[in-house]
Amino acid sequence: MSLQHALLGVLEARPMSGYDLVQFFDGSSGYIWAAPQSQIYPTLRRMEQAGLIAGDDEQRGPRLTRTVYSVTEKGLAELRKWLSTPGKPQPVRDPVLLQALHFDMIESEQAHEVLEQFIREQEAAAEEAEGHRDRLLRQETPLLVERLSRHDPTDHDRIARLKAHVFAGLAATARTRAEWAREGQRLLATRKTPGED
Amino acid sequence: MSLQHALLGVLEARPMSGYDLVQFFDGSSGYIWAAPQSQIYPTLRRMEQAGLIAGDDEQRGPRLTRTVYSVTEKGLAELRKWLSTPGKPQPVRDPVLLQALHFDMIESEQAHEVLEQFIREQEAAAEEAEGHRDRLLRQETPLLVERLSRHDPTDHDRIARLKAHVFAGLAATARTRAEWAREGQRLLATRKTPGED
DNA sequence: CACTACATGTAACTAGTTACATGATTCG
DNA sequence: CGAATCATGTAACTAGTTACATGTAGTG
Repeated sequence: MSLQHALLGVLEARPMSGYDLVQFFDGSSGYIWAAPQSQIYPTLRRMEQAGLIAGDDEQRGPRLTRTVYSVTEKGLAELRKWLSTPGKPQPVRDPVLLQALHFDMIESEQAHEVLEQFIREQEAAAEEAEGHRDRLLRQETPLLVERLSRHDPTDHDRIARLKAHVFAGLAATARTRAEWAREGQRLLATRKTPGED
Repeated sequence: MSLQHALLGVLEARPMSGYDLVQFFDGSSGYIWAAPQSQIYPTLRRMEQAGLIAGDDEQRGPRLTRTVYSVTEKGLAELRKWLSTPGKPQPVRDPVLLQALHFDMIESEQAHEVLEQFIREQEAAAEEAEGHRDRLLRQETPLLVERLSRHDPTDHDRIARLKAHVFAGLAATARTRAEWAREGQRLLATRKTPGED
């Protein structure tokens, strides 16, 4: 369900083809929401049928066309409605936590290594998110610029700060999880009861 | 795939029936991993077929039987192997972040309310996780007690602390997210560029 | 006898993953 | 002309969700 809202969200900034959207959601740009190409095309067609978006066929060369989708009034209303609806708490399903729950069953060296890799991932994710946050604050990202072009300049800072805050949150969560994993590594190092250092 | 490992993990502490496992994963106890009843029974049968667990039929009254599953050698090996394998980074797909990304499109009062509910959920989740962490540290939870009964007493503290740490992580993440949402509420309150207070 | 807990299932669906398939256009 | 990029699809699968269905056993 949310993929539709994610698509509406970016199309609201700028009409795009399925291919453009694939770059956005499938590639490394897939911050916040990720989706493979095979999911995007059928979803776009379903959304067009539902009247949330409208496709406009453009000629690119003699026999190649691309369909550029834009958000309809109905789509905009649906997006606004969804944005205003508190989401129900989704069930926790985190593989790393599940692994950590049973780290007493394996050698602590192996558990340490699993956490080590996790830490690297989380730190990398945090840095990427912080980079994106900064680019948003400096209003350097193409999509944001396009979005802002249709707003009163006095609103630009507030909009940029709101978007940036989402990436700050992504970064903060990743840092928290990395720190948790490091604490886990320290715990793994303690053996038996007396070695309390 | 991970549901199987979650099931192996609790069955390793104590053999259980499908019904028992449903209480564990479907009810409020479904910390760390949640799964509905309709997913658990078929999964158990597939796992038995795969030789990861073995079912033992017990009579409960004249015409009611229950099947108690226990982890086989093969299941234990599979669990240990999975525990030692670093998991690939899973795509981020967080509805609240997706909503927050477009909070500039709705009234800030409504966005504030969405965050308010999110904060309440996260704080509640944090408190529940912290409660469970403390019960684990005091070695009060039934399953942990059962698990520890098959371990050298000198290991008990370390095992309990490792398990508790997972719930500490759950709590820490929830607190971080709640704090992020509160910061978001503050940002929403700022209007236009000059009102920087 | 009614209610709760025990115990196990199935059907239909949505979302997401992995892999394959095809052709057009542009650029060096 | 070959490679990269543009552009759009399909098939087969796994995981997870929602809802329904059925009967037994214990307790007040």
